[in-house]
Amino acid sequence: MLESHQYLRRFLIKPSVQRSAVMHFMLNNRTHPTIDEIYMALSPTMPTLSKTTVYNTLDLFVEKGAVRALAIDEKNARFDVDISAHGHFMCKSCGKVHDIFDLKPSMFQIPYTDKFKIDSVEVSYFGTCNFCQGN
Amino acid sequence: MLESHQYLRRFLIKPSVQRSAVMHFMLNNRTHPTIDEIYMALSPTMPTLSKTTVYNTLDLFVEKGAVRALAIDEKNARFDVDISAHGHFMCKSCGKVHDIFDLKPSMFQIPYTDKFKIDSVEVSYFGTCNFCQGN
DNA sequence: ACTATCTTTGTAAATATTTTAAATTTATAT
DNA sequence: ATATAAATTTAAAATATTTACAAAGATAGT
Repeated sequence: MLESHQYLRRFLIKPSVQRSAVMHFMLNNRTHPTIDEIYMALSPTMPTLSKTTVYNTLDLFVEKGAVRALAIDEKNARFDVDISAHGHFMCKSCGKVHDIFDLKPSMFQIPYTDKFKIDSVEVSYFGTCNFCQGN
Repeated sequence: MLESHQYLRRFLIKPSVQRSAVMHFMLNNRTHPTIDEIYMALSPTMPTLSKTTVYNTLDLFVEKGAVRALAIDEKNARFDVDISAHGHFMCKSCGKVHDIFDLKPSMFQIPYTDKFKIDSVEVSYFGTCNFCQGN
């Protein structure tokens, strides 16, 4: 919990009880959770927590660059504390999102274009995970 | 309209009036429209059209491989009739989605992994378009 | 302790999507 | 043609997700 406190400061985020709790969860559950998953995980030990706070908190984290919002899941917003360049895989059957680390750095280069000012890239893969494949 | 008819058949989709109208719109408005945009565009000339039909139709098109669903927009599902390998850019300010065609083919290769059965890739870029940049 | 600012909360509203069941249309077999 | 079955469309209701907002609470600086 102390760690999350320091961690937030590094991103110039004022650490409140709620923010530290959310960040603590993110740092220890690297499952690209949805708002609802975070809320469900924390509310038992933090009964007054509001879902709006979770929304606000994640918006702030994204704005400050502490987490990345993923555009891989059409249904829900998902978040990743690992802000290093890496890709994601989403299983169309179970909906779980996994990291894909072993991609070439060139995959994350910003292509040249004079039409837009590009400032981020997302590389997403879709298919079926081994578990859902009955494997 | 005839064209959309033939086009649907190529993907083994039985062409109904509604399906042809939706496909006709997709083929002539390559703006990666949302369900609502499609519905709003067609309902004036097709007053009985139901939004549920638009949902059903797009689901079918995706299933049959006639269009691709994009996960680039967290707010709404977006669809692309261009099923060739290309990337997308979304302006964080106006929300419009544009094609990025001049990417290396290697960007769309399926990486090797024994953890998942990957069957599609999505390469998405985010930033600000020239119009929103006041340029 | 006082005040201004920031944060959290709960409710309600807005938006998006899915489900369901009935109605309509289309296809098939007699 | 007509009856029947199958497929498609529709509207309404149910769910789910996200945002807006205003009140309450906490924090920091003077």
